[in-house]
Amino acid sequence: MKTGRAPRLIDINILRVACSSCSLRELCLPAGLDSGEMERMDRLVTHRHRLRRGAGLYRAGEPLATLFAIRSGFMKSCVLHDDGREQVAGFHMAGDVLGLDAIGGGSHTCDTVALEDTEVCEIPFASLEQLSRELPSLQHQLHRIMSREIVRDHGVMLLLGSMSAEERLAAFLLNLSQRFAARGYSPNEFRLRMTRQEIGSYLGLKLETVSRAFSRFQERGLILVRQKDVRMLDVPGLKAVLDSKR
Amino acid sequence: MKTGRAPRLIDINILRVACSSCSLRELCLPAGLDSGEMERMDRLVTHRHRLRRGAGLYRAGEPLATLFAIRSGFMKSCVLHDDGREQVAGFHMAGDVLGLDAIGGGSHTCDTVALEDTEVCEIPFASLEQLSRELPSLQHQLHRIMSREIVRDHGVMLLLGSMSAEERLAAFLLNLSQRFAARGYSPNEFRLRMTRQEIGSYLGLKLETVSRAFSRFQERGLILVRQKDVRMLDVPGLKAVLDSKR
DNA sequence: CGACCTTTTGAACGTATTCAACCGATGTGG
DNA sequence: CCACATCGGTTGAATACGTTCAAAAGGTCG
Repeated sequence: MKTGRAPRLIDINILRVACSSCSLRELCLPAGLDSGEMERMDRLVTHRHRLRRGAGLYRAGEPLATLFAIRSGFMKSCVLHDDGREQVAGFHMAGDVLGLDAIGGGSHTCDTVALEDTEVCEIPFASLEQLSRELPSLQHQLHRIMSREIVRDHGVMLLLGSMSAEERLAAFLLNLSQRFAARGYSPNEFRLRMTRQEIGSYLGLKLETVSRAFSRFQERGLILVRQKDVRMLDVPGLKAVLDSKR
Repeated sequence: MKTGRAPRLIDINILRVACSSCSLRELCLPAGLDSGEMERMDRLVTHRHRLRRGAGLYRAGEPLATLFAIRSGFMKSCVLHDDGREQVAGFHMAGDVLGLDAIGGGSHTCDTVALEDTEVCEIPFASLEQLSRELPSLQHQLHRIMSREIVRDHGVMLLLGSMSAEERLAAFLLNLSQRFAARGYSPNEFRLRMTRQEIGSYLGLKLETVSRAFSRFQERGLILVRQKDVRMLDVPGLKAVLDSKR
């Protein structure tokens, strides 16, 4: 798990971890904290963790020790059915907080895997609960993050329950685009970190269906796809796909 | 909204609201509180609210003022797509807490409607946050409830994303059965409070498909359905439907 | 360069949807 | 209290959409 390092390097690493100097702080758990509060948060979040592409962060069943905030990179989380069926429950990028599903039962309920080299910050959960009792804005931000996760899941349920394949893919691309934009990346050009299979799993479709939908979007001039690179050519057109069926 | 009452009746009502004397307290928000803590909870939850069948509790867009705990009855919540499409996001019964989705953005993101005459307790959210800063077990229970909602939603996503119509209905019936059991009702015989249309909306199916699946389950001797009354004849058989596909 | 994985595309198939008719239960007004 | 209107549920037949199976091309990595 932990990569062995010389003591001096560890010290440097700890200094670097500070939320207060993190460019993502307004997207992440410490959003809205003042500088004094942020300093207390710094003392809580003292460890980072590097993951190679393909490496898992935690697996279903493991006890909850810390939440994780993505510092850089891209991850997926997968829920598992008893019978081995597995489904991608979400794709996660910088600023997202992972592990919230484990609070209820004390242990994780899904697997998380890095889809590219990824760095995560460890947020010890017991200490977080304690600190959030002292800092109302931290408490509120934690509540907001959990609530937004619920709202996000409701959106996915709507997508899975009542949209056609093309509508699902359009919604997926628009959502990704918007999240990249919120992090300062181009909303019009990005690289998919996941396979067609993983997109399909998330959208409740087979990989062939995803591939065909990509091709049709390209034929209609809505996007340009080459392998994992996507260029959004006609965002209003993609939005229209969502309203088409009324 | 509020039903006008004579002062004396209001007093009686307030006395009756107390969490400490509520039979659902171990299923609900105050689960795990000691008697001193429970008393403080009593002071927070001072209002109940009666809903006739068909009446709404809140609608998407309304600002969050209080969470609601179902004291008795049965409700549904519906998420709405921009274009008017609507989907049932959940069915809720005694002990369930409603309104968690509103915390993130400050206003509700779904509509909630009573499917039978229902009583809900009002939990002012700002006061709840304040009290949960003082009572670690309350804080933790709130976190647990939000987390469990996330896990539940993941389960629905799995269902919508990778199960056949029959598997979805079997999972739905088994889940209902288990929740009735947890509340002291028979897990083998219950009355559905929702229409086939609403079940279908929740499961991502059309009402005809739901109806056909019910009929096939009955033909196979798994259940007995007459209108809204269901008797579970072969629970292991229903569970087998879930594992059938592998 | 060769092995493997991902993606694309075609054709046949199957499941859920759509359209339509009918039945039964419920509730209302004469 | 019954006639009638309405709503919810069931069932059948035709259709549509996504899946499955299969083959081949393009990328990636040893």
